[in-house]
Amino acid sequence: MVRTPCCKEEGIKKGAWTPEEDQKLIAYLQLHGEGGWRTLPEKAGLKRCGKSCRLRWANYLRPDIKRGEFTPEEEDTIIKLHALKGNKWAAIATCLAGRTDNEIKNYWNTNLKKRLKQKGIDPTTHKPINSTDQTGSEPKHHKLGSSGSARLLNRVASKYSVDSNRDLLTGIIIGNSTNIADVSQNSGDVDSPTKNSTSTLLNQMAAASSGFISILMDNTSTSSGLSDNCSFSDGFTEFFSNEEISGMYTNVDNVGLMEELKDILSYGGADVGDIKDSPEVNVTDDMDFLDSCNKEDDLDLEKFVSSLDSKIGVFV
DNA sequence: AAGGGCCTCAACCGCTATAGA
DNA sequence: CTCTATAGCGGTTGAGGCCCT
Repeated sequence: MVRTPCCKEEGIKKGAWTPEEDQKLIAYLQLHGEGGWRTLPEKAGLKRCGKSCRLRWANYLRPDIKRGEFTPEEEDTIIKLHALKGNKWAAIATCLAGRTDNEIKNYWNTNLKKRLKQKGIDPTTHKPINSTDQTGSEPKHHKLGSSGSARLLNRVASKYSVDSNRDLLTGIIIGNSTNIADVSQNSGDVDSPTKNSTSTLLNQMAAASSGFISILMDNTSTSSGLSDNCSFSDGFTEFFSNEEISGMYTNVDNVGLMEELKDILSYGGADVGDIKDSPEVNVTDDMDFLDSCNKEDDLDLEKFVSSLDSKIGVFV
């Protein structure tokens, strides 16, 4: 390997860390806390560059790191999140307590990627390897089944601080730890002054998504006006009978569902078969309406959502 | 037992984002 | 606005362990 070293100083050690070096680093960080990585090696008596120290700590020595085998639940979460986020290892790691981005990346490359291939699924696209590109172009008319309505949800999301709302959607979809109120409150970098009303709209739109991204608004007293426990799974039973839910699990595997949701999030591809029969509504005009909206049009959007709700017969 | 190939994963590299002067 | 330092990210590498012949 011929690459210029990240640390130009002479006498900088590279390669595997010794237990003695680990101890020095741990002792220093326990005393002084994290930060100041540039000057840390000298102060801690280590012949390493600051970057190397930071990585050693972040990926291996940090006390909250969970070691050992990945559980089936963790594997499932990684696959779902990868379908949504791609190779955003740091983002995926935030949803797996105690796991580092490096560890997840390695596990993906050495285990999960192969396993998906063996199942005949392309690990990059999460689509069946032999599946053909049906049309290569976006259909002219969207059908408002579960996917169509969810696409509308994404349109709204895309108009308002895309990244934070993708996190929001991910929270809805994963439905384990992230809740909407938290995402809404924590997305401090959102520059839109309409953050809360946007979230409300997203909840309405989500509820309109034939229940597949359904939200329980069971606690409107939270500061954001949203539920503390909004999740994909929680809202399920509000919209479907046990028989219907059973049917869905029979017909739709997790990977397929995530693929559908990935499509939604990227607006891409042809419609995957609708998960639940619902009145087919041509929403081309609705899409155009959304496209014509600007960020200040919350009021009109709310009217739009109401009309959408009445079209498909779902009320929030 | 030897050695060659394969696999895993800690560590590194280059790049980008961000903060502060 | 520009420059510099620092932090963080994703891609890649290679040492070392394991397995097979």
